[in-house]
Amino acid sequence: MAAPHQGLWSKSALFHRMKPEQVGRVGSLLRLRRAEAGETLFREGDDCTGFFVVLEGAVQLRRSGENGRETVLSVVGAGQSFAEAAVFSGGPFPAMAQTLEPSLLAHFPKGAFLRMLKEDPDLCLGALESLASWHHRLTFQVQQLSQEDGTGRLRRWLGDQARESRDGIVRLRVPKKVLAAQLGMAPETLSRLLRSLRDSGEIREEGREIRLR
Amino acid sequence: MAAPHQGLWSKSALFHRMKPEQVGRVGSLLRLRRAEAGETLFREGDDCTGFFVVLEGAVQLRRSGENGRETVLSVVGAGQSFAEAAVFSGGPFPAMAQTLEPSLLAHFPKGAFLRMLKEDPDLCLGALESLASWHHRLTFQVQQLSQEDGTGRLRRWLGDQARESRDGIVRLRVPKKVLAAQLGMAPETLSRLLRSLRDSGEIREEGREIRLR
DNA sequence: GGCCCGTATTGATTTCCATCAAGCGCCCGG
DNA sequence: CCGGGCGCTTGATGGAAATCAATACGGGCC
Repeated sequence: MAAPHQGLWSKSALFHRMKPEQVGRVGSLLRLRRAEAGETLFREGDDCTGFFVVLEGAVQLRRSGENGRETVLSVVGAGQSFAEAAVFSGGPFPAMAQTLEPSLLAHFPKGAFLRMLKEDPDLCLGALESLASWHHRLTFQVQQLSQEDGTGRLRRWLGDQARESRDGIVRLRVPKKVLAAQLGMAPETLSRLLRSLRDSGEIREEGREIRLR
Repeated sequence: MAAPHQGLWSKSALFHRMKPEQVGRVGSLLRLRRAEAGETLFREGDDCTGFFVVLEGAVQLRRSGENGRETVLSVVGAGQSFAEAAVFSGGPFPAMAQTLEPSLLAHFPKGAFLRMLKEDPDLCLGALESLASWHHRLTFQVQQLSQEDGTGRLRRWLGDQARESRDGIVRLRVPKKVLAAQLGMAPETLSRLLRSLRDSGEIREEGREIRLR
Protein backbone atom coordinates (compact mmCIF):
# COMPACT_ATOMS: atom_id res chain seq x y z
CA MET A 1 0.00 0.00 0.00
CA ALA A 2 1.16 3.51 -0.69
CA ALA A 3 1.86 5.63 2.35
CA PRO A 4 0.43 9.09 1.78
CA HIS A 5 1.17 11.71 4.40
CA GLN A 6 3.86 9.48 5.81
CA GLY A 7 6.07 12.50 6.23
CA LEU A 8 3.60 13.80 8.76
CA TRP A 9 2.65 10.94 11.04
CA SER A 10 6.07 9.36 11.01
CA LYS A 11 7.44 12.39 12.81
CA SER A 12 5.13 12.10 15.80
CA ALA A 13 6.69 11.05 19.10
CA LEU A 14 5.52 7.51 18.57
CA PHE A 15 7.38 6.89 15.38
CA HIS A 16 10.12 9.42 15.02
CA ARG A 17 12.88 7.06 16.11
CA MET A 18 12.00 4.34 13.66
CA LYS A 19 13.96 3.26 10.64
CA PRO A 20 12.37 3.71 7.19
CA GLU A 21 11.73 0.02 6.81
CA GLN A 22 9.84 -0.09 10.11
CA VAL A 23 7.88 2.99 9.22
CA GLY A 24 6.82 1.20 6.10
CA ARG A 25 5.47 -1.77 8.00
CA VAL A 26 3.58 0.33 10.47
CA GLY A 27 2.22 2.43 7.63
CA SER A 28 0.55 -0.64 6.20
CA LEU A 29 -1.70 -0.77 9.26
CA LEU A 30 -2.99 2.74 9.03
CA ARG A 31 -6.33 3.78 7.66
CA LEU A 32 -6.98 7.34 6.70
CA ARG A 33 -10.11 9.03 7.88
CA ARG A 34 -11.45 12.37 6.87
CA ALA A 35 -13.83 14.18 9.18
CA GLU A 36 -15.65 17.46 8.97
CA ALA A 37 -15.78 19.99 11.77
CA GLY A 38 -17.76 18.87 14.80
CA GLU A 39 -17.70 15.20 13.96
CA THR A 40 -17.44 12.79 16.87
CA LEU A 41 -14.71 10.18 16.48
CA PHE A 42 -15.58 8.23 19.58
CA ARG A 43 -17.37 8.68 22.86
CA GLU A 44 -16.43 8.13 26.45
CA GLY A 45 -16.98 4.47 27.25
CA ASP A 46 -16.85 3.22 23.64
CA ASP A 47 -14.75 0.17 22.94
CA CYS A 48 -11.25 1.20 22.04
CA THR A 49 -10.69 0.54 18.34
CA GLY A 50 -7.19 1.93 18.15
CA PHE A 51 -5.47 5.25 18.32
CA PHE A 52 -5.13 8.25 16.04
CA VAL A 53 -2.59 10.65 14.69
CA VAL A 54 -3.82 14.04 13.52
CA LEU A 55 -2.54 14.80 10.03
CA GLU A 56 -4.51 17.99 9.43
CA GLY A 57 -6.94 19.93 11.56
CA ALA A 58 -7.50 19.66 15.28
CA VAL A 59 -9.30 17.39 17.70
CA GLN A 60 -10.75 18.10 21.08
CA LEU A 61 -10.66 15.54 23.91
CA ARG A 62 -13.45 16.02 26.39
CA ARG A 63 -14.73 14.29 29.45
CA SER A 64 -17.98 14.92 31.24
CA GLY A 65 -18.67 14.50 34.92
CA GLU A 66 -21.95 13.28 36.35
CA ASN A 67 -23.02 16.86 36.92
CA GLY A 68 -23.11 17.30 33.18
CA ARG A 69 -20.25 19.77 33.06
CA GLU A 70 -17.48 19.12 30.62
CA THR A 71 -13.74 19.44 30.75
CA VAL A 72 -11.55 19.80 27.71
CA LEU A 73 -8.58 17.61 28.56
CA SER A 74 -6.62 18.65 25.55
CA VAL A 75 -6.72 20.00 22.05
CA VAL A 76 -4.45 18.00 19.78
CA GLY A 77 -3.15 19.37 16.50
CA ALA A 78 -1.30 18.12 13.45
CA GLY A 79 1.49 15.67 14.20
CA GLN A 80 0.16 14.68 17.60
CA SER A 81 -1.34 11.35 18.55
CA PHE A 82 -4.14 10.59 20.96
CA ALA A 83 -5.89 7.64 22.60
CA GLU A 84 -2.69 5.62 22.77
CA ALA A 85 -3.26 5.22 26.46
CA ALA A 86 -6.61 3.53 25.89
CA VAL A 87 -4.94 1.04 23.56
CA PHE A 88 -2.37 0.03 26.14
CA SER A 89 -4.61 0.04 29.16
CA GLY A 90 -6.96 -2.40 27.50
CA GLY A 91 -10.05 -0.53 28.63
CA PRO A 92 -12.60 1.53 26.73
CA PHE A 93 -12.00 5.11 25.61
CA PRO A 94 -11.95 7.26 28.75
CA ALA A 95 -12.96 10.47 26.99
CA MET A 96 -14.71 11.64 23.87
CA ALA A 97 -12.97 12.97 20.78
CA GLN A 98 -14.49 15.51 18.44
CA THR A 99 -13.00 17.42 15.54
CA LEU A 100 -12.85 21.18 15.82
CA GLU A 101 -12.08 21.73 12.16
CA PRO A 102 -12.24 19.66 9.01
CA SER A 103 -9.52 17.13 9.73
CA LEU A 104 -7.53 14.28 8.32
CA LEU A 105 -6.68 11.46 10.68
CA ALA A 106 -4.57 8.35 10.61
CA HIS A 107 -6.18 5.52 12.51
CA PHE A 108 -4.10 2.59 13.75
CA PRO A 109 -6.27 -0.38 14.68
CA LYS A 110 -5.63 -1.75 18.14
CA GLY A 111 -5.20 -5.46 17.55
CA ALA A 112 -2.80 -5.26 14.63
CA PHE A 113 -0.81 -2.54 16.33
CA LEU A 114 -0.40 -4.47 19.54
CA ARG A 115 0.71 -7.50 17.59
CA MET A 116 3.33 -5.47 15.79
CA LEU A 117 4.40 -3.94 19.06
CA LYS A 118 5.44 -7.32 20.42
CA GLU A 119 7.77 -7.86 17.50
CA ASP A 120 9.35 -4.46 17.43
CA PRO A 121 11.19 -3.05 20.46
CA ASP A 122 11.82 0.28 18.73
CA LEU A 123 8.14 0.75 18.24
CA CYS A 124 7.70 -0.05 21.91
CA LEU A 125 10.16 2.59 22.94
CA GLY A 126 8.39 5.09 20.74
CA ALA A 127 5.11 4.27 22.38
CA LEU A 128 6.65 4.64 25.81
CA GLU A 129 8.07 7.99 24.86
CA SER A 130 4.74 9.13 23.58
CA LEU A 131 2.96 8.15 26.76
CA ALA A 132 5.68 9.75 28.83
CA SER A 133 5.13 12.98 27.00
CA TRP A 134 1.43 12.84 27.79
CA HIS A 135 2.42 12.22 31.36
CA HIS A 136 4.47 15.37 31.32
CA ARG A 137 1.71 17.50 29.94
CA LEU A 138 -0.85 16.13 32.35
CA THR A 139 1.20 16.60 35.49
CA PHE A 140 1.86 20.10 34.35
CA GLN A 141 -1.82 20.72 33.89
CA VAL A 142 -2.59 19.37 37.34
CA GLN A 143 -0.01 21.64 38.87
CA GLN A 144 -1.35 24.65 37.04
CA LEU A 145 -4.94 24.00 37.94
CA SER A 146 -4.17 23.64 41.58
CA GLN A 147 -1.74 26.44 42.11
CA GLU A 148 -2.20 29.11 39.50
CA ASP A 149 -5.20 31.39 39.18
CA GLY A 150 -7.08 32.11 35.99
CA THR A 151 -4.91 35.01 34.93
CA GLY A 152 -1.80 32.94 35.45
CA ARG A 153 -3.11 30.04 33.40
CA LEU A 154 -4.19 32.31 30.60
CA ARG A 155 -0.87 34.13 30.56
CA ARG A 156 1.03 30.88 30.40
CA TRP A 157 -1.17 29.53 27.64
CA LEU A 158 -0.65 32.67 25.59
CA GLY A 159 3.06 32.50 26.18
CA ASP A 160 3.25 28.87 25.10
CA GLN A 161 1.24 29.51 21.98
CA ALA A 162 3.27 32.54 21.05
CA ARG A 163 6.47 30.57 21.42
CA GLU A 164 5.11 27.90 19.12
CA SER A 165 3.94 30.27 16.43
CA ARG A 166 7.38 31.86 16.50
CA ASP A 167 6.18 35.36 15.63
CA GLY A 168 4.52 36.46 18.86
CA ILE A 169 1.05 36.28 17.38
CA VAL A 170 -1.46 33.79 18.69
CA ARG A 171 -4.14 32.65 16.28
CA LEU A 172 -7.21 31.20 17.98
CA ARG A 173 -8.05 27.92 16.34
CA VAL A 174 -11.02 27.16 18.55
CA PRO A 175 -14.07 29.02 19.86
CA LYS A 176 -13.32 30.88 23.05
CA LYS A 177 -15.72 28.75 25.02
CA VAL A 178 -13.55 25.74 24.21
CA LEU A 179 -10.43 27.57 25.24
CA ALA A 180 -12.16 28.52 28.47
CA ALA A 181 -13.02 24.89 29.17
CA GLN A 182 -9.45 23.91 28.43
CA LEU A 183 -8.16 26.45 30.90
CA GLY A 184 -10.66 25.31 33.49
CA MET A 185 -12.78 28.44 33.68
CA ALA A 186 -16.18 29.77 32.60
CA PRO A 187 -16.37 31.52 29.23
CA GLU A 188 -17.42 34.75 30.92
CA THR A 189 -14.31 34.66 33.04
CA LEU A 190 -12.08 34.22 30.02
CA SER A 191 -13.76 37.18 28.40
CA ARG A 192 -13.10 39.33 31.44
CA LEU A 193 -9.52 38.21 31.85
CA LEU A 194 -8.75 38.97 28.22
CA ARG A 195 -10.31 42.36 28.68
CA SER A 196 -8.18 43.16 31.69
CA LEU A 197 -5.03 42.06 29.87
CA ARG A 198 -6.09 44.30 27.00
CA ASP A 199 -6.69 47.21 29.36
CA SER A 200 -3.32 46.78 30.99
CA GLY A 201 -1.72 46.76 27.55
CA GLU A 202 -0.30 43.25 27.83
CA ILE A 203 -2.07 42.07 24.72
CA ARG A 204 -3.78 43.41 21.66
CA GLU A 205 -6.76 41.59 20.16
CA GLU A 206 -7.58 41.72 16.48
CA GLY A 207 -10.36 39.38 15.54
CA ARG A 208 -9.10 35.89 16.21
CA GLU A 209 -5.53 37.00 16.60
CA ILE A 210 -3.82 38.06 19.77
CA ARG A 211 -0.58 39.98 19.72
CA LEU A 212 1.38 40.06 22.94
CA ARG A 213 4.38 41.86 24.35
CA MET B 1 20.74 -13.55 43.46
CA ALA B 2 17.98 -14.01 45.93
CA ALA B 3 14.88 -11.97 45.32
CA PRO B 4 13.46 -10.76 48.59
CA HIS B 5 10.04 -9.12 48.49
CA GLN B 6 9.59 -10.38 44.98
CA GLY B 7 6.01 -11.25 45.79
CA LEU B 8 5.35 -7.59 46.25
CA TRP B 9 6.97 -5.76 43.40
CA SER B 10 6.28 -8.41 40.84
CA LYS B 11 2.56 -7.75 41.23
CA SER B 12 2.74 -4.10 40.29
CA ALA B 13 1.26 -3.07 36.94
CA LEU B 14 4.69 -3.07 35.37
CA PHE B 15 5.47 -6.70 36.03
CA HIS B 16 2.31 -8.56 36.77
CA ARG B 17 2.04 -10.11 33.30
CA MET B 18 5.52 -11.51 33.29
CA LYS B 19 6.53 -15.12 33.49
CA PRO B 20 8.53 -16.29 36.53
CA GLU B 21 11.73 -16.59 34.56
CA GLN B 22 11.42 -13.01 33.35
CA VAL B 23 10.65 -11.81 36.82
CA GLY B 24 13.84 -13.42 37.91
CA ARG B 25 15.91 -11.55 35.37
CA VAL B 26 14.38 -8.21 36.17
CA GLY B 27 14.82 -8.92 39.84
CA SER B 28 18.55 -9.09 39.36
CA LEU B 29 18.56 -5.41 38.46
CA LEU B 30 16.83 -4.17 41.52
CA ARG B 31 18.46 -2.56 44.52
CA LEU B 32 16.62 -2.27 47.78
CA ARG B 33 16.60 1.00 49.60
CA ARG B 34 15.33 1.70 53.03
CA ALA B 35 14.32 5.24 53.93
CA GLU B 36 13.00 6.87 57.06
CA ALA B 37 10.06 9.21 57.17
CA GLY B 38 10.67 12.53 55.49
CA GLU B 39 13.65 11.43 53.48
CA THR B 40 14.02 12.91 50.02
CA LEU B 41 14.61 10.33 47.29
CA PHE B 42 15.17 12.82 44.51
CA ARG B 43 14.42 16.41 43.66
CA GLU B 44 12.80 18.12 40.74
CA GLY B 45 15.43 18.55 38.03
CA ASP B 46 17.77 15.83 39.28
CA ASP B 47 19.16 13.43 36.72
CA CYS B 48 16.89 10.45 36.42
CA THR B 49 18.63 7.43 37.92
CA GLY B 50 15.81 4.99 37.41
CA PHE B 51 12.39 4.32 38.81
CA PHE B 52 10.99 2.93 42.04
CA VAL B 53 8.45 0.50 43.34
CA VAL B 54 7.15 1.04 46.85
CA LEU B 55 7.38 -2.16 48.88
CA GLU B 56 6.39 -0.74 52.25
CA GLY B 57 5.39 2.70 53.36
CA ALA B 58 4.31 5.64 51.23
CA VAL B 59 5.92 8.27 49.06
CA GLN B 60 4.75 11.73 48.17
CA LEU B 61 5.37 13.23 44.74
CA ARG B 62 5.49 17.02 44.80
CA ARG B 63 6.15 19.78 42.35
CA SER B 64 6.69 23.42 43.10
CA GLY B 65 5.83 26.37 40.92
CA GLU B 66 7.90 29.52 40.62
CA ASN B 67 5.69 31.19 43.19
CA GLY B 68 6.99 28.73 45.76
CA ARG B 69 3.68 26.98 46.28
CA GLU B 70 3.65 23.23 46.12
CA THR B 71 1.32 20.68 44.63
CA VAL B 72 1.16 17.08 45.72
CA LEU B 73 0.78 15.21 42.45
CA SER B 74 0.23 11.90 44.09
CA VAL B 75 0.79 9.76 47.13
CA VAL B 76 1.96 6.31 46.12
CA GLY B 77 1.65 3.31 48.40
CA ALA B 78 2.85 -0.27 48.55
CA GLY B 79 2.82 -2.08 45.23
CA GLN B 80 2.81 1.06 43.13
CA SER B 81 5.63 2.34 40.98
CA PHE B 82 6.68 5.89 40.27
CA ALA B 83 9.07 7.87 38.08
CA GLU B 84 8.73 5.42 35.20
CA ALA B 85 7.76 8.31 32.99
CA ALA B 86 11.05 10.08 33.65
CA VAL B 87 12.93 6.95 32.64
CA PHE B 88 11.17 6.72 29.30
CA SER B 89 11.10 10.39 28.50
CA GLY B 90 14.84 10.62 28.86
CA GLY B 91 14.69 13.85 30.81
CA PRO B 92 15.39 14.66 34.45
CA PHE B 93 12.95 13.95 37.26
CA PRO B 94 10.04 16.36 36.83
CA ALA B 95 8.99 16.31 40.48
CA MET B 96 10.42 15.59 43.89
CA ALA B 97 9.81 12.41 45.86
CA GLN B 98 9.77 12.25 49.63
CA THR B 99 8.81 9.46 51.98
CA LEU B 100 5.89 10.04 54.29
CA GLU B 101 6.61 7.05 56.49
CA PRO B 102 9.55 4.73 57.03
CA SER B 103 9.58 2.93 53.71
CA LEU B 104 11.19 0.16 51.75
CA LEU B 105 11.77 0.79 48.06
CA ALA B 106 12.92 -1.18 45.08
CA HIS B 107 15.04 0.89 42.75
CA PHE B 108 15.52 -0.14 39.12
CA PRO B 109 18.45 1.64 37.51
CA LYS B 110 17.63 3.36 34.27
CA GLY B 111 20.32 2.13 31.91
CA ALA B 112 20.10 -1.53 32.72
CA PHE B 113 16.35 -1.43 32.69
CA LEU B 114 16.16 0.21 29.28
CA ARG B 115 18.58 -2.34 27.91
CA MET B 116 16.45 -5.17 29.20
CA LEU B 117 13.37 -3.48 27.83
CA LYS B 118 14.68 -3.75 24.29
CA GLU B 119 15.03 -7.49 24.64
CA ASP B 120 11.75 -8.20 26.27
CA PRO B 121 8.44 -7.26 24.64
CA ASP B 122 6.44 -8.45 27.64
CA LEU B 123 8.30 -6.09 29.86
CA CYS B 124 7.55 -3.36 27.34
CA LEU B 125 3.87 -4.07 27.45
CA GLY B 126 3.97 -3.97 31.21
CA ALA B 127 5.65 -0.61 31.12
CA LEU B 128 3.07 0.68 28.67
CA GLU B 129 0.30 -0.54 30.88
CA SER B 130 1.83 1.13 33.87
CA LEU B 131 2.14 4.45 32.10
CA ALA B 132 -1.38 4.12 30.77
CA SER B 133 -2.62 3.71 34.29
CA TRP B 134 -0.86 6.89 35.34
CA HIS B 135 -2.47 8.53 32.37
CA HIS B 136 -5.83 7.45 33.66
CA ARG B 137 -5.27 8.79 37.11
CA LEU B 138 -3.94 12.09 35.85
CA THR B 139 -6.74 12.81 33.42
CA PHE B 140 -9.12 12.05 36.20
CA GLN B 141 -7.37 14.47 38.48
CA VAL B 142 -7.46 17.19 35.84
CA GLN B 143 -11.15 16.69 35.36
CA GLN B 144 -11.81 16.86 39.05
CA LEU B 145 -9.76 19.95 39.62
CA SER B 146 -11.49 21.83 36.86
CA GLN B 147 -15.05 20.84 37.39
CA GLU B 148 -15.62 19.80 40.95
CA ASP B 149 -15.45 22.07 43.96
CA GLY B 150 -13.63 21.31 47.17
CA THR B 151 -16.49 19.44 48.77
CA GLY B 152 -16.91 17.29 45.69
CA ARG B 153 -13.23 16.41 45.53
CA LEU B 154 -13.14 15.54 49.21
CA ARG B 155 -16.28 13.40 48.97
CA ARG B 156 -14.87 11.51 46.04
CA TRP B 157 -11.54 10.98 47.74
CA LEU B 158 -13.25 9.64 50.83
CA GLY B 159 -15.41 7.38 48.72
CA ASP B 160 -12.42 6.00 46.84
CA GLN B 161 -10.49 5.36 50.02
CA ALA B 162 -13.43 3.69 51.69
CA ARG B 163 -13.90 1.41 48.71
CA GLU B 164 -10.26 0.42 48.90
CA SER B 165 -10.22 -0.28 52.60
CA ARG B 166 -13.27 -2.48 52.11
CA ASP B 167 -14.80 -1.72 55.49
CA GLY B 168 -16.06 1.82 55.06
CA ILE B 169 -13.41 3.24 57.35
CA VAL B 170 -10.76 5.57 56.02
CA ARG B 171 -7.48 5.65 57.86
CA LEU B 172 -5.44 8.78 57.25
CA ARG B 173 -1.90 7.80 56.40
CA VAL B 174 -0.63 11.33 55.91
CA PRO B 175 -0.86 14.66 57.73
CA LYS B 176 -3.96 16.59 56.80
CA LYS B 177 -1.93 19.35 55.25
CA VAL B 178 -0.58 16.86 52.72
CA LEU B 179 -4.05 15.61 51.96
CA ALA B 180 -5.13 19.19 51.46
CA ALA B 181 -2.33 19.80 48.99
CA GLN B 182 -3.25 16.62 47.18
CA LEU B 183 -6.84 17.77 46.86
CA GLY B 184 -5.71 21.16 45.67
CA MET B 185 -6.91 23.24 48.61
CA ALA B 186 -5.58 25.07 51.65
CA PRO B 187 -5.33 23.11 54.91
CA GLU B 188 -7.81 25.48 56.53
CA THR B 189 -10.33 24.73 53.82
CA LEU B 190 -9.95 21.00 54.32
CA SER B 191 -10.53 21.49 58.01
CA ARG B 192 -13.72 23.42 57.37
CA LEU B 193 -15.02 21.00 54.78
CA LEU B 194 -14.47 18.06 57.11
CA ARG B 195 -16.30 19.94 59.80
CA SER B 196 -19.30 20.62 57.60
CA LEU B 197 -19.45 16.98 56.55
CA ARG B 198 -19.32 16.06 60.22
CA ASP B 199 -22.09 18.53 61.03
CA SER B 200 -24.29 17.20 58.28
CA GLY B 201 -23.74 13.67 59.58
CA GLU B 202 -22.07 12.40 56.44
CA ILE B 203 -18.96 11.33 58.26
CA ARG B 204 -17.72 10.60 61.74
CA GLU B 205 -14.17 11.41 62.74
CA GLU B 206 -12.30 9.44 65.38
CA GLY B 207 -8.71 10.48 65.62
CA ARG B 208 -7.11 9.55 62.33
CA GLU B 209 -10.03 7.45 61.23
CA ILE B 210 -13.06 8.59 59.31
CA ARG B 211 -16.19 6.54 59.17
CA LEU B 212 -18.66 7.39 56.44
CA ARG B 213 -22.20 6.52 55.47
C1' DG C 1 -30.31 43.28 2.56
C1' DG C 2 -32.52 41.29 6.58
C1' DC C 3 -33.24 37.41 9.62
C1' DC C 4 -31.59 34.09 12.93
C1' DC C 5 -28.88 31.58 15.86
C1' DG C 6 -24.82 30.73 18.28
C1' DT C 7 -20.84 33.16 20.20
C1' DA C 8 -19.04 36.75 22.89
C1' DT C 9 -19.25 40.51 25.99
C1' DT C 10 -20.78 43.10 29.97
C1' DG C 11 -23.14 43.78 34.35
C1' DA C 12 -24.99 42.36 39.04
C1' DT C 13 -24.94 39.10 42.48
C1' DT C 14 -23.50 35.14 45.11
C1' DT C 15 -20.50 31.41 46.35
C1' DC C 16 -16.32 29.54 47.28
C1' DC C 17 -11.94 29.69 48.83
C1' DA C 18 -7.25 31.74 50.10
C1' DT C 19 -5.29 34.43 53.34
C1' DC C 20 -4.29 36.50 57.71
C1' DA C 21 -4.57 35.88 62.52
C1' DA C 22 -5.37 33.76 66.77
C1' DG C 23 -6.11 29.86 69.84
C1' DC C 24 -5.91 24.92 71.09
C1' DG C 25 -4.13 20.26 71.80
C1' DC C 26 -0.26 17.30 71.61
C1' DC C 27 4.20 15.41 71.68
C1' DC C 28 9.00 15.80 72.39
C1' DG C 29 13.04 17.53 74.65
C1' DG C 30 15.06 19.94 78.18
C1' DC D 1 7.01 19.41 84.70
C1' DC D 2 7.34 23.04 81.82
C1' DG D 3 8.23 25.34 77.28
C1' DG D 4 8.14 25.43 72.48
C1' DG D 5 7.07 23.84 68.08
C1' DC D 6 3.92 21.76 65.03
C1' DG D 7 -0.41 20.27 63.36
C1' DC D 8 -5.04 21.33 63.43
C1' DT D 9 -9.04 24.16 64.08
C1' DT D 10 -11.75 28.36 64.04
C1' DG D 11 -12.87 33.16 63.00
C1' DA D 12 -12.83 37.34 60.02
C1' DT D 13 -11.99 39.36 55.72
C1' DG D 14 -10.98 40.12 50.79
C1' DG D 15 -10.71 38.61 46.31
C1' DA D 16 -11.44 35.54 42.48
C1' DA D 17 -14.51 33.34 39.81
C1' DA D 18 -19.21 30.95 39.00
C1' DT D 19 -23.74 32.02 38.09
C1' DC D 20 -27.73 34.45 36.36
C1' DA D 21 -29.38 37.61 33.11
C1' DA D 22 -29.36 40.85 29.38
C1' DT D 23 -27.42 42.55 25.37
C1' DA D 24 -24.23 43.12 21.44
C1' DC D 25 -21.81 40.98 17.63
C1' DG D 26 -21.17 38.16 13.53
C1' DG D 27 -21.59 34.88 10.06
C1' DG D 28 -24.52 31.91 7.28
C1' DC D 29 -28.64 31.53 4.71
C1' DC D 30 -32.80 32.71 2.46
